Amino acid sequence: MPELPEVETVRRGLSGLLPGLKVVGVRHDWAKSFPNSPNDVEQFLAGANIMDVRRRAKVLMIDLETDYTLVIHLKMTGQMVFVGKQRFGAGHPNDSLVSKLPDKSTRVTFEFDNGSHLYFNDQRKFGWVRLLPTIEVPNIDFMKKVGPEPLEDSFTAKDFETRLRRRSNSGIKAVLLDQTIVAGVGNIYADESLWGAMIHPATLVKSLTFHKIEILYKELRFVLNLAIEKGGSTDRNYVNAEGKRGSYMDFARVFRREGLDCPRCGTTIEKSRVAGRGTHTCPKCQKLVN
DNA sequence: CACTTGACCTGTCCGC
DNA sequence: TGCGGACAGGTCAAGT
Repeated sequence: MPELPEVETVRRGLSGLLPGLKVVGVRHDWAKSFPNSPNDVEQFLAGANIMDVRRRAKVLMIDLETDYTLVIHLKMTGQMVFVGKQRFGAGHPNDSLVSKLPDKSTRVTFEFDNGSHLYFNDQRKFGWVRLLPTIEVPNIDFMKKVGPEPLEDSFTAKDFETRLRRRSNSGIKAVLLDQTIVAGVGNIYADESLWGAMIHPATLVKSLTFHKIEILYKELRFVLNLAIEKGGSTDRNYVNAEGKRGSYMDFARVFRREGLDCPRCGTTIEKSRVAGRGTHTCPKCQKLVN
């Protein structure tokens, strides 16, 4: 379940590992994971030097010197793990979810000129890698529709309110998960920020005051920043560019904590279904008031 | 148009 | 122990 903090953590890891390397080989075992033609790969990827690694919303972009970009969406179970000539994890044997790559969930393998590899692993095959001309990346449907980055300085509480109110009649959680309203929020940080703001996830946007929205804005930015600081959340599959887990789940207040005590009031945390997703709330702190 | 549901997939967990 | 079914949850397409 890579959301903004997980993808940002992978980006930071890869940006310290990939630039300067030259791609010398690419293999994939599942066409939907990397739908480009062999001709594209041969012309624009093979032999290309890596320039930069960027992120927009939950999408990673690896820019190549050929003016092409590898655009990557990890969806739920995707991983991008770099393995140097000297195997990672030697000093951290218990910190990795991936001991030996490639493995049965490896969909795409990139080989570099110094003998290192980058593996796109994806158990459920929902994720994808696409090779596109760099100037075309902003024109793909997802990029045209996606909302602003919530951690940008220019993104204000007022902007947040304006965008949320485009969907006044929807429940706030469904709206937070809508990538066209705000970029990068998924199930974990929706639940965590709504708990922080003491808002029930099914509360209709139209029944939220600006004051409440401003609190939610602060809580959302708080949890996203904290999660980046902790290297993201490893619920099941997520690992960073070095194959290591994130530790935000140690700090989670409600997510996957059903049956445990609310850290604010001690009431037992409940799990339900809101907006079609497993949803975690404190029934005392987050009353539904529509 | 606004909103909800189903499809895409595989692995894990739970009850029988 | 084996087996079926529910569940995990990001995004797009299809349905209401």
